[in-house]
Amino acid sequence: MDSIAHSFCKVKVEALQDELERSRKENETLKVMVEVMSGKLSALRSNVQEIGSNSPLSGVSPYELYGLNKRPRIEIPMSKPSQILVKTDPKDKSLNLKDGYQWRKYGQKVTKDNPSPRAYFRCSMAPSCPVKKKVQRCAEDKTFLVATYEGEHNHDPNGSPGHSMYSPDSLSRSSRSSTVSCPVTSSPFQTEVALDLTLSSPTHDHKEKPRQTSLEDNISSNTNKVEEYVASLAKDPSFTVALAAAVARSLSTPRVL
DNA sequence: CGGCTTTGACCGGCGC
DNA sequence: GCGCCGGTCAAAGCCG
Repeated sequence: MDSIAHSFCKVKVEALQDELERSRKENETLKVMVEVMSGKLSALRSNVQEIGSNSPLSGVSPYELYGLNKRPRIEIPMSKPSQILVKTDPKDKSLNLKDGYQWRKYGQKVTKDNPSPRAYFRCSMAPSCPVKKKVQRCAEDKTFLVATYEGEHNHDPNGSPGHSMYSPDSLSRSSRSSTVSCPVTSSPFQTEVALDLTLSSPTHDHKEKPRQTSLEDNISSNTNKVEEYVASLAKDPSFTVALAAAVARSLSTPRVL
């Protein structure tokens, strides 16, 4: 009888040891994942400081600025349409966002979720260039314009070669918009981080808080979000394999921070 | 006069 | 089928 109980306990202990070992391995993997995310957040933090002290931007595309697309560690294709956020003077009623290309406005509409009107633009080279964009003020923070681009230009800005969409030239030509633009991609982290840089929670009072403080708050809250997200994924047994593959990929490529 | 913006009308998708 | 909503059309007006 004792021997039966003993073997039962032994099996139980072995199972628990296996479970413990598996949890330990998962924890190590998660630790690496969180470290990678922290690195990305540090890069964001330093870029935000750089923008604050070194504005307007000089010759750096927002994608490069945030280190998001040089070498994606987890390969998720860039979403189409893509969005950028541009800080502007809130008193400026114009939704004409100077990005180096010429646009023709073909409509304006007040949408349900945002009291600010949404403007619809087509590339002036249409129909040969099928690119469209929508521009609308951010509902939570009217100092930001949200521009949604659909399609890709098949020509250079202003018809001249060598201009990037976010070239210093195109930015300086804009009298009202310059300070911050950040891309929103299909990655869940990138999307949340990018959005939260400008779309803070409604509980924040923008009128009394300096912009920089608000950004810092959001970065801090994003750190928590990343950790919560990783923790929630870890509860999914099928995630371990996918996570290991993603971490392996991320470690096999140079850090872009 | 040509190119652009404005703005009300119209259309199609979607949910109920 | 109906109403809502986002997206587009197109006529009218504006401007250089």
